[in-house]
Amino acid sequence: MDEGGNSPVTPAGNVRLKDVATATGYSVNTVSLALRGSVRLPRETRERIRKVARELDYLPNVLARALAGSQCYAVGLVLTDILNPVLTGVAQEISSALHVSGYSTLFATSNNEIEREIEVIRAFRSRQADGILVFPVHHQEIGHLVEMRQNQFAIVSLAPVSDPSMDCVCLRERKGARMAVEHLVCQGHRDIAILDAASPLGNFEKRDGYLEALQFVGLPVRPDLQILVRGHQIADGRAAMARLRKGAVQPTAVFATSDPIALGALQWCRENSVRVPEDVSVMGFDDTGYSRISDPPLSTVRFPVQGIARASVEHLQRLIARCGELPAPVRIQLEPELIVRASTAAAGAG
Amino acid sequence: MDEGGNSPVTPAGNVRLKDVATATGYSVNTVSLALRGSVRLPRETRERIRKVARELDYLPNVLARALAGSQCYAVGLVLTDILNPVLTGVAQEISSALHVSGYSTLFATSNNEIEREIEVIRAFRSRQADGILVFPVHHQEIGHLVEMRQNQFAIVSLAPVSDPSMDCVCLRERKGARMAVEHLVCQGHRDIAILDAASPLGNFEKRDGYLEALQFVGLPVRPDLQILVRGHQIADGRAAMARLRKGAVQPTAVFATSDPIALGALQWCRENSVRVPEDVSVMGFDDTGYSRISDPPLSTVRFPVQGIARASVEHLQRLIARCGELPAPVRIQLEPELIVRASTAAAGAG
DNA sequence: TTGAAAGCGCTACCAC
DNA sequence: GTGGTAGCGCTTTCAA
Repeated sequence: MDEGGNSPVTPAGNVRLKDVATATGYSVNTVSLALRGSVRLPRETRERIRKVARELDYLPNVLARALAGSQCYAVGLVLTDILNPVLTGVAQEISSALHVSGYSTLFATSNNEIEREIEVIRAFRSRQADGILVFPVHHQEIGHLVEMRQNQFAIVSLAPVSDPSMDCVCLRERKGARMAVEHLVCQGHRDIAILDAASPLGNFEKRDGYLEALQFVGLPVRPDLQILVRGHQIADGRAAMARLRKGAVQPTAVFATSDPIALGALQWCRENSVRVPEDVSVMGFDDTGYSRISDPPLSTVRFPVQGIARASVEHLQRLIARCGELPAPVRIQLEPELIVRASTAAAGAG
Repeated sequence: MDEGGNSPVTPAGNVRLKDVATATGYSVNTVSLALRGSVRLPRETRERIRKVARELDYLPNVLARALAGSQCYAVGLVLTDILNPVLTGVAQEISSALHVSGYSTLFATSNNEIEREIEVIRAFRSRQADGILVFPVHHQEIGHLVEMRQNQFAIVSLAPVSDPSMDCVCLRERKGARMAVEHLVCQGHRDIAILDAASPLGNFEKRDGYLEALQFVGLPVRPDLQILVRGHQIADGRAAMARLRKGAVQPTAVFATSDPIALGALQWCRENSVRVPEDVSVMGFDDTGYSRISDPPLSTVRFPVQGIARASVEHLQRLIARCGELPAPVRIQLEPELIVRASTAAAGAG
């Protein structure tokens, strides 16, 4: 039985279990067991088979394995916007964590469009992903996600969603926003604006935190100080700031729902000779790398990138392991952290 | 034959071709053809089958399809570093373009580690990816990539690699670097430093462009003005600038091989009361969103994110379509564009 | 300790 | 036009 030693195997890595079998003289079955390290085989047999497999550069066909077995060892990750450094940071950590556990990451962005979100999730399911991690476009209209979860599909949201029947691992956004605004209040600010890029996307946590903070200290809520921002780019923040300053009352402090928006506001101020923080204080949200080096460095709320990534992967794997009946949904919330830098100061300090 | 109308199908989307077949009374074969829009079937049959499939919420099992057919409709994308906005921008565009063509994106980062790169590429192959797009860690040591290409695997590099037997779609980095340095030379600078985060990773294009520009105008090349930078973060640029300024000669201009490095240099200058561009001019590379709003706004070289993404996807699909013999490798190079902002000025202007 | 056979969901080939 | 049948590469019974 010395046939197959150096048979004309396809050049590419198309070596199959069967090729290893003929090369070793064992059956496909035994080879499969050996490669997966079954203890049912004598150590010697196992080693011999593995050696040959290595020499042949055998690469398992994960697709076939997934089809035959139950798992596919792939997890889908849906981002809303890949240009947001926070999201990419999370993506980085998640894909690393998954890789370590032997999982591949299927990746897609929804571009903040709900139809796209539905589409890419379908694609993931079609590809038999074992589970899905998603930053949902909307935090309220998540019927399609809830339905999957109810059908025992392992899916966890990375943002706080309203429906309690979804698992989610997220930052306490409302609390973070509240902390940011309270920080401004403590500095003596009374006219505090919000540059809100979240509400237009159906995410009201940050706005609610803003309102809560104002109401808590009895400050009036003024609609003209709430600017709705479309988009999460720096340019959007700049435009929003311009719009705010065109209004009748000039706030002494501005809370932006994300760092890029805040950086845009900073840019507008510089271009228009409005001093920060002397004339106006600016707060961001997320603490991306750039907020540390802006001029002035941005006060913000830290988004725990690594914490969210690790906890979400861990929880998702817990769900995946429970093949069949999923446990009751849980909400794992991480605490925000206030980062005070130089873009905020006491009101009237200028 | 009215069985199966509302059979107890698994709650999740586990409806199979067979289920649609029993529900319609046709064979699996016919259903498969209908769903793929075969013209061999009468329109009416096709419509009826499709309608039932839609009602049953049938989702094709892409894995099974890939196993039976030849393609798997997935492409692997390897980034070196997901925190680099240029790379994520490219990733965004690529995954969108692939999605439009019906491809899924498998995603991974090499973290600038060659072993990791090899590992994730193996994982992609194991998952039967139809092709791979890769920002290689090294631009020279790419034996593992060349070998795949020679084995007729569709793979294209998104960075200029030395070996001509690889397909690559990339920016003319050397030329871009040369343009940047020539811009400084034209402003009258003679002592021009380079903050080089590329060479330590084995990528010498930008350094070569820098040297070329100096030599072209007969300027001396001084080793003490070439700072090797480890990492691509802002903090790394800041540290590099500090190191540069500790040297004996103070350059009047600095060329950083990426924007974050340049932004770090800017930060150091601000912290140490070195005026930009009066005391020192600073050039970046890539033109990320943040370079537009830094203080001062950064002069840089534009990386054509969309162009690279589209051209690479297009070329990769060309390779994939050529199942079997791949055409001769080509190198598609995109032109750099100089972006002059306020961080560079004439030498001695201060 | 090892092997044969069935089957995962789908496509492809060849009948009818 | 439509339906068997075989087979993709693997895992999982069950036998020997």
